[in-house]
Amino acid sequence: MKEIFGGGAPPAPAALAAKVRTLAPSMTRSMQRVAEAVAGDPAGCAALTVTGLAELTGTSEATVVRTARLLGYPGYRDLRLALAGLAAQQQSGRAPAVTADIAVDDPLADVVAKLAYDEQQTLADTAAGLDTVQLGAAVTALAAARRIDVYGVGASGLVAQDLTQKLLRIGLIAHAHGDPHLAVTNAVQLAARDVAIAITHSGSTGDVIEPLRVAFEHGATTIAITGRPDGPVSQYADHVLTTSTARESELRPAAMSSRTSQLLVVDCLFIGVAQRTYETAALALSASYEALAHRHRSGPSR
Amino acid sequence: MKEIFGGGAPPAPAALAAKVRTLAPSMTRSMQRVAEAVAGDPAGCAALTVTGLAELTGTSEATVVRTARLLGYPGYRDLRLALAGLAAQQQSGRAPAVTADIAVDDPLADVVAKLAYDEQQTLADTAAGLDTVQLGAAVTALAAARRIDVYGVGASGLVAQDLTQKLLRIGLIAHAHGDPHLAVTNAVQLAARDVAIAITHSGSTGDVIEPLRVAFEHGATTIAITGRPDGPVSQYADHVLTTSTARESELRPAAMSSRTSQLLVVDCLFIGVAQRTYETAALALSASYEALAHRHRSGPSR
DNA sequence: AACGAAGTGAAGGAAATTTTCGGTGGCGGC
DNA sequence: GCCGCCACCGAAAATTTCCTTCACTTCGTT
Repeated sequence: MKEIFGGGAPPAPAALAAKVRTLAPSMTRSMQRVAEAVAGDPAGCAALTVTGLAELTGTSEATVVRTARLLGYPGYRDLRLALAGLAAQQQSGRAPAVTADIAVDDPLADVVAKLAYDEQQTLADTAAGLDTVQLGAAVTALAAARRIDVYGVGASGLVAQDLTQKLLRIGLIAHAHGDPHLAVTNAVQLAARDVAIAITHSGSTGDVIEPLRVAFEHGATTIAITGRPDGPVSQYADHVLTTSTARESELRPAAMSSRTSQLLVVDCLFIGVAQRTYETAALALSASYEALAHRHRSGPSR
Repeated sequence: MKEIFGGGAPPAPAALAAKVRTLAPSMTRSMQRVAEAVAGDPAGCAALTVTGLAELTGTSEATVVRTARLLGYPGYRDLRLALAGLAAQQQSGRAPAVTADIAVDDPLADVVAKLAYDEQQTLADTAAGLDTVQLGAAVTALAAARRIDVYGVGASGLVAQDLTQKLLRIGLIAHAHGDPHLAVTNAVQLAARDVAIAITHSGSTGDVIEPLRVAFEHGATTIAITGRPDGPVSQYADHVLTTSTARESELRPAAMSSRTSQLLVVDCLFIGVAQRTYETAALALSASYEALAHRHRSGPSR
């Protein structure tokens, strides 16, 4: 048996449709039917066995195999693999189509895809817009802080707690304040070596600005994490870290992407501090891990 | 007893790497070897037969087939097809530049880039691995719920609060319970039309499983959001939503990516419910927005 | 130390793929 | 008009690949 097509030609990955067209004239009728089916619906054909494809095209198994050979594959098995690859490729190529807003009647699969995509976008934006100089200054202040107070209400309050939890785990003294009154009361205690952090997307949340102002006036180092660096909060902030202001829609409130953005900033702060205080941080981290181990059921461990 | 794994879950196309990571902990040694080979070199493995892969990994054909089954495919043949697809996708999409771990001496700019990249990856994995059937069922239960209780401790506790905040904003009755004792006490009150949600990365956090069990036994619809769908928590869950299990490093604790993953799932739940209850949800959302407006200073509001 | 459960691979059985081979129909020559 | 050649095709055998069953090993348990 001699090679019909290019000598040692490797099986075609994506150039399959083209190959079908090229070779079609030299094919017999039944082979053309098979080739047509294959080129028309790669994904569907990839799911079929030789017998299945033979029946679908009204031909025999032998013909299917012959077609596969003609297309340059050792046999049907390999054609099928190439087909699966092709299907996957055009599948992923179609993906970026879901950039649109989330609609009320979107199927859940679309919701998942769009949300994930949006949040990925938010992360990219945030990373791109983050001022590493300001970040570095903030990290330095935190690493040397005697005490750290974090202010945030609503959704930002959770971010504040997240930061606090993490800082505590590496041995720093941090508090998250959700209650504005208590926050102010505590802010009065802060002094030169302390750090106060305000987290607010709008940059104009009074409940958060007030304690920051007090801390600022008492000489603490103040940091603002906000989506509006030109907002009132920056007035009392030594360092401003900007979160991305993402598009929101009716169904997708701004809180969602601002939260993602804020968390990334907070994570960066944390990692930065952990780097600076590596000796103690690593120790504290493993210690807290050990302490929690017994709280887990013995489940299927492995 | 109900399905532990995604019931009608269609075989994963690109979610394979994520699935391997998710399921790896629950695998036996030899299966892990197979999974590792598969995840490490999709293209190469796609070229091998069962026997070939078995020899390569030093195991038996039976083990290879078992692994394929565990990953959600009917048999090795289908895993092989998916592998070919994955290889084709990887081929077209170029490998990213910064895949390395975060090191102690990384400059801050790198930290930001790596963190953002990792979280993006986590989002993609989570979206790919999320079972939309389970998600849909969970959404349906939530939309019709009389009362919703959410359990979570530690970092997952914040996610629980986030979900609760959002559900409250669209007019649902939701509570987040951090205290295990109070959680159990309240779980007793739950009945048929109520929903209980447990959030735990490890899937074996006793403090969270216990209230879920109580809720389950009192007839409430139970949902588990976990990175270990085979963990003890799934025992008492009507619906299991899987979060991605990402690589962690010394500096970057698992809590970080699991939080990102959990938040995406929670957001999907929220949007899903908001869609179903659009009439009331939209109203409630704008109402809560209005109510908050006066808490913002009049700052430079462009 | 004995028991049991889970993990593993070898061998046999099922299903797929590939090859072989005989039948059919078209086409030109006698 | 009949015959023979040849390309085309498919049924069934041959082979490879895949799946299932079962017995053996290993590890943890009581």
